[in-house]
Amino acid sequence: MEHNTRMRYLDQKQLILNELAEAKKLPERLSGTRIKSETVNEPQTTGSTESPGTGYRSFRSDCDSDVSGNSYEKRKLVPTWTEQVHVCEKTGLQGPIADGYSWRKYGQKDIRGSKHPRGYYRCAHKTAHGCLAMKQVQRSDEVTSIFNVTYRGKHTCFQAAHLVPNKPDQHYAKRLKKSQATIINFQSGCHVKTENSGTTQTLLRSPSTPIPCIEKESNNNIFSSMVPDNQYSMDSLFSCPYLLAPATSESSSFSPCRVQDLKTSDYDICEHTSTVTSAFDSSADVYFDFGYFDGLSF
DNA sequence: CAGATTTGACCGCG
DNA sequence: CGCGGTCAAATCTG
Repeated sequence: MEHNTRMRYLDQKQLILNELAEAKKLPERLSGTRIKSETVNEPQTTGSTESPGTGYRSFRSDCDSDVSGNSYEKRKLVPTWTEQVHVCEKTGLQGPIADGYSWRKYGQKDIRGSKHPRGYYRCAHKTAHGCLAMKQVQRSDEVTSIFNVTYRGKHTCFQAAHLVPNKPDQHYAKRLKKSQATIINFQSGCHVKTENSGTTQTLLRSPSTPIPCIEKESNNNIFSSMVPDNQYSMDSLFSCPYLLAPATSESSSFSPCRVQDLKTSDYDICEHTSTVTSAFDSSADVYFDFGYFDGLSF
């Protein structure tokens, strides 16, 4: 794609995403996998959403020089909101739900009364940029295909300033390509349920374009390491041309290939991601039905 | 070997 | 004292 074309492309995309973000009051960038912005807890704080020093600091830390007073109270003041991410049970798609940011897992905890453990993530650039954004990911007990993602704090790292086109972290992209990433070729089964129309449409993608998807066995740990937490997971499912068509009952067919086989550049993948995402109504629910692949559920 | 994840231990709140 | 949240050493991965 030529530079000028790309720039127009990005500007247009930025515009659309801004509108969608405003419409949904999403505090952060939109992701095609986000199906619902459930709650937004914006405490009555000092006005600014967050600044270094107001975010959570370790209880145990003895060097909270910039956090005077009760750190726990401070933590409660950090903006918190929850999103629900729907992932088809059959997909077995593992790891932190894609939202365009790079996260680093720092803990996992079994929660009393919950069937599934809760994964704790913080911004991967916490050390380098002091970004205090964190999130918690927990699978819903009632609907196992739904993940409750609780965000705490906003990104103050460079990612926040480059949400779109949101070029993926090169390091993670490199890692992913070396990982056991697998591309599944789903010609059908990607459903977009729009709340407004109440109808279900099936996304048909170009048969020639493979879809990157993550495959990682991790002892049933749904919150395991699967990095990057960006377009390469769920968002990447949008990273190819689609055609909107009425839902059909076609059976899914899969033809796995390695991620290295991808001809589309990382950058283009991201662009497709946001573009396709923004093509839908802001209130659209997105579902994926991948079926099974080679004995492993996706 | 560097960086990421795992997991048991620890901490503070309620 | 139980629980949620975090730390950090051990382990894993590329």
